[in-house]
Amino acid sequence: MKRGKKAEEATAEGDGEANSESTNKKAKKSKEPEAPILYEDPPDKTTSKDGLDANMKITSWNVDGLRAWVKKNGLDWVREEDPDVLCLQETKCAEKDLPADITSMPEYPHKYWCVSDDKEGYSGVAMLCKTEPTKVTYGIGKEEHDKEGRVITAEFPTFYLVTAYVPNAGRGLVRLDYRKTWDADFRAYLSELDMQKPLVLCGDLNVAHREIDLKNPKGNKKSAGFTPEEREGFGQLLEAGFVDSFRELYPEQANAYTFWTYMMNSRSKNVGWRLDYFVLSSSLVPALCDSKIRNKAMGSDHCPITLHLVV
Amino acid sequence: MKRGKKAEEATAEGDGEANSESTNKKAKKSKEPEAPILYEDPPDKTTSKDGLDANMKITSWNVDGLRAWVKKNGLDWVREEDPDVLCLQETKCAEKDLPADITSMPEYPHKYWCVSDDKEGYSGVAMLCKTEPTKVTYGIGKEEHDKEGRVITAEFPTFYLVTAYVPNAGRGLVRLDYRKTWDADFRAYLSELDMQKPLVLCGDLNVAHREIDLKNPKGNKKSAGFTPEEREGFGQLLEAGFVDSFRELYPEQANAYTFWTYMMNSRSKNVGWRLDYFVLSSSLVPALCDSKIRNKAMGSDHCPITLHLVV
DNA sequence: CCTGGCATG
DNA sequence: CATGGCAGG
Repeated sequence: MKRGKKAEEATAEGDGEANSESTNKKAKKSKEPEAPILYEDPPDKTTSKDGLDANMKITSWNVDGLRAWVKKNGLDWVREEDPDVLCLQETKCAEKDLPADITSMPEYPHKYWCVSDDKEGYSGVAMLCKTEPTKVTYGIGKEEHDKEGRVITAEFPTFYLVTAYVPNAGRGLVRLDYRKTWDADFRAYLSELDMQKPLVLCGDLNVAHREIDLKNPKGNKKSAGFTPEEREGFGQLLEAGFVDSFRELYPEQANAYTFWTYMMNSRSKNVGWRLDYFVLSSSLVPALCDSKIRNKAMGSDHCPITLHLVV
Repeated sequence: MKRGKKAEEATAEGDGEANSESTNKKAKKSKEPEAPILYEDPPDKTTSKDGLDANMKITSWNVDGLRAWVKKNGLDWVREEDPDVLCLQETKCAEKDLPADITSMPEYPHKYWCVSDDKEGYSGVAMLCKTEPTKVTYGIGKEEHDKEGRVITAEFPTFYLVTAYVPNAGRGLVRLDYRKTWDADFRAYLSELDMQKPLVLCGDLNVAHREIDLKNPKGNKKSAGFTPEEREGFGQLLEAGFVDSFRELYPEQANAYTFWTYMMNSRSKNVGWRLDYFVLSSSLVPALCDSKIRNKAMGSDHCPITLHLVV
């Protein structure tokens, strides 16, 4: 047994380096708690540049555990928002364990679930639709990626909708190599689809593209989600003929984030990251009405995002 | 990834056999929820048979996780009860993680902690004293037993106080063999002490001695805590010159339990077990004033027990 | 059904 | 600092 006083050993990994968020470490000694710089999402615009009315509303939310999120009344927010399609990431829930509240939701008669094969309660995505897609597929067609329950693709008459939970590069970037492979393969998959029909990609892409997309770019160059490799991967996706819908509409908007670590009260200080996106085939830009960040909605360490589109 | 409907496989172990508690399985079809048979602990008697006043009050409680128990205000109950010595089992807490609420408690300036070497948050016992023992030791002097943080022995001028968390035989009795070794070695340890000075043993002895000591003796003959081997182990301890203080005073008292599984609302139905004891050297029987079961006290799946003694 | 630890984020 | 799964009870 252990007894008596014992010196505490330094932990190897800790929370130290990765995802560094604190604005005042030891350098600055400013005692002022400095007021947070918030982002007020403007009212929804529901017409396209050409004056057409949006007829497709899509919401995407990384719920960080669907069961906990349901208990925190995430579904009440969904009913209020009332999108045509709801995409969820990090459901962390086997189909048999889904809460009845969501499986029985009459607003969405067409529901699709996809979770990890190996690790229970890891990853997982879902898509809930008011109208039935003409076809639904799971994964990106590569064994090595498709075990983890990260992608659902729904085909609609005029476009594909892909929702994804992109693999996190991990503490200490232990999975950065895998992420690079993923980025390449996922990009190839999307390009393939895009040749058939324009597509909307939504979800937690686990990357902040540019410095404007997170509060502390300087301190996070070696953090998962902001490494040069991951940023480059996103850049290459855009170069392949896709558009970051939020940045398209609000090119200079800072402090607009979709994720805040639970640690260090980051959300109340708006120390966050923009990790969740609606990425569109370039040909859909004229159909784009608005790309919203619902940063008031609580229930996860991510907030939902919503797209208004003419299809 | 996993998707679509999938048949649920039968689980090998489940909650089925072990610790069978339900009074009406398929046999009885009585729909009546039948009122629970409670046990009302009589008022404390604080004089011995010879009319001497108790001057030592000892409380023992298996807290099932000290940190959770502190959050559930276990310490408020302790301050109310105000024993001279408080013995705790299943603290499940490394010394460095102890809540300040208990480490700083001024009523008990002498505190002793003992936890498992290997498995963090497993087992663990503690003793808090108003007056300083002349000597405190840990374990029972056998390597194979002393890694798990199960025993603290305090020497006082006229007696030893031993608190113990006896190893559970486990689901499917996987650890029954080990338990038999433990029982023999622990009994030898106690006999050894008893030759020096009379002793009080308290704690979770993880056995219901007789049929009267649990609600459902019939269904639990193969359950950990009520196997013939474990009951026999307790019997041999008594034969070695010790007395079960509660049973000494209340030989016929049924429905007096100190543990109720969290499952199946057992506590509200008083479907329980008497697993916690004050066992005394026979020579201390004249010093015994009362042996109480505080079954109103909440905060764990065990309730506390209290001993009044003349020392 | 609860605990505390763990991996993961 | 949250999640879910796990061993242990």
